Amino acid sequence: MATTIILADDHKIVREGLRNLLNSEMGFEIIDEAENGREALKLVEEKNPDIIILDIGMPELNGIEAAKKIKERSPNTKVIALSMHSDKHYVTGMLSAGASGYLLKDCAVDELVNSINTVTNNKIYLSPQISGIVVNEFINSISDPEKQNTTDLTGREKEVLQLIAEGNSTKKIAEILFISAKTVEAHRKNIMTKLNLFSVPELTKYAIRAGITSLE
Amino acid sequence: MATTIILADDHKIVREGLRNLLNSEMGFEIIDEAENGREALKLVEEKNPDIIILDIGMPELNGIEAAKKIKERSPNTKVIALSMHSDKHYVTGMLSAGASGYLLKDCAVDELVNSINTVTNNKIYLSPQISGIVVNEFINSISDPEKQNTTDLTGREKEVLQLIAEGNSTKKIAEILFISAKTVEAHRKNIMTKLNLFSVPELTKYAIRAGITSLE
DNA sequence: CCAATAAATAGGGAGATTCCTTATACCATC
DNA sequence: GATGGTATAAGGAATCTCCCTATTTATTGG
Repeated sequence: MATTIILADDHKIVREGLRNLLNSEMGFEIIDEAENGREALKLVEEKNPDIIILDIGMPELNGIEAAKKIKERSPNTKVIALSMHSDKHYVTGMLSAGASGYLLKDCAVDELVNSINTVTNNKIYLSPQISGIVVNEFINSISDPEKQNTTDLTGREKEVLQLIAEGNSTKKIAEILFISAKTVEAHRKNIMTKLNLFSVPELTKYAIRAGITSLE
Repeated sequence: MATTIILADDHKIVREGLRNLLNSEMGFEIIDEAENGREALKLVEEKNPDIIILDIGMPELNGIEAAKKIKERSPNTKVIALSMHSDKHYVTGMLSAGASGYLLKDCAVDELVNSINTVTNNKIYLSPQISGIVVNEFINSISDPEKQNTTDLTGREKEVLQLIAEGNSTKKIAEILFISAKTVEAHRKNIMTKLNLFSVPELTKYAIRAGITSLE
């Protein structure tokens, strides 16, 4: 039986390219595509694929938050992160979100195929460039056990922060998340208090540094 | 005789995807690939292809500078820009560098095939989202055909933009600059119109990219 | 030299957003 | 069953944004 795959990347042409490449390999079936994290989450819940290939830098709900929610709701679906960046925020974020693989877009298709087969067998696959980062982080965490405190934002707060940093108005965010604008305001205020940052530009910069949004 | 094409994109997997897609179309032949602008330039000079598909955000020599040099040295090669951004600067930069096409990575493959055929016939191809920007620029340039740096911000506008990106409120900016809040608003609006960006987070990101503010 | 233009300034007013306070419901966990 | 964290949300005051219009001061092309 073929391995079922959903592709999530905000660029249609990238999705089409990957779909084409993977379909020409034996044993893979691309059953759907998503163009943002929120859509990916919805499709995974509906279709329960073996694999989701998740771009990290997606609008609306970024890959890391999407991965967390996917692993919560469909723990059997393996997440492979596909990223342009080897930034450690992204790598550690994705892996602690429960991703089974982390690939750079720089990689060859062989490597992608390889990673799918590896994670299908319940193993972890990392791009060679990524392994080094993971090892370093691991070493640091041994020597610096205090310093685990990356961010104390909740998942919902990170979602809201991303949407703010993407330039959405409070009203728009409320629509996207199906909650009241007042709730969005409450989240924004809590984020500001927690981070000690009291303007949208500062929040935007924080979100960029934390890998929650991209600099485009 | 097949249309010869060179692909330039810093992500191998994107190149492989595009190569695969285009090779499955009749009449196209991908003769080589480059992973940065400098390499693209070298390959175009050596192989003189009909088309070069150039990603804009490449290391070493970015797409715009690469396009300029390519058109200088191999004027017969048509340049198609492939970009993630609809940023006005990129669009106008690429087109004044002599590109024959500008596509967003968002586009479908059909559109890419279409654009190759269009530029082969010595015509210009633009993604629909891009046309709007070009038309606006054109309309702006009618009133003053000499002028090409409409997109450039004035000194005062850069000051205001920096203050916005540093998290100052309109009122605060007015105090700092000893002008009315209404004037600050007018400047902000002009900046937004010039840059085609309509939210504070987007302005902040622009300011970071343009070196007007720091990420800290 | 004069007309046109760009740049910087700023007001009015409608409508949207943010800020501050307060409150409920649902969890865990102790 | 009390405590604390998370997510939800309302009312009302203060503030900001958006659109339109207008003045002053340089600058520059004809």
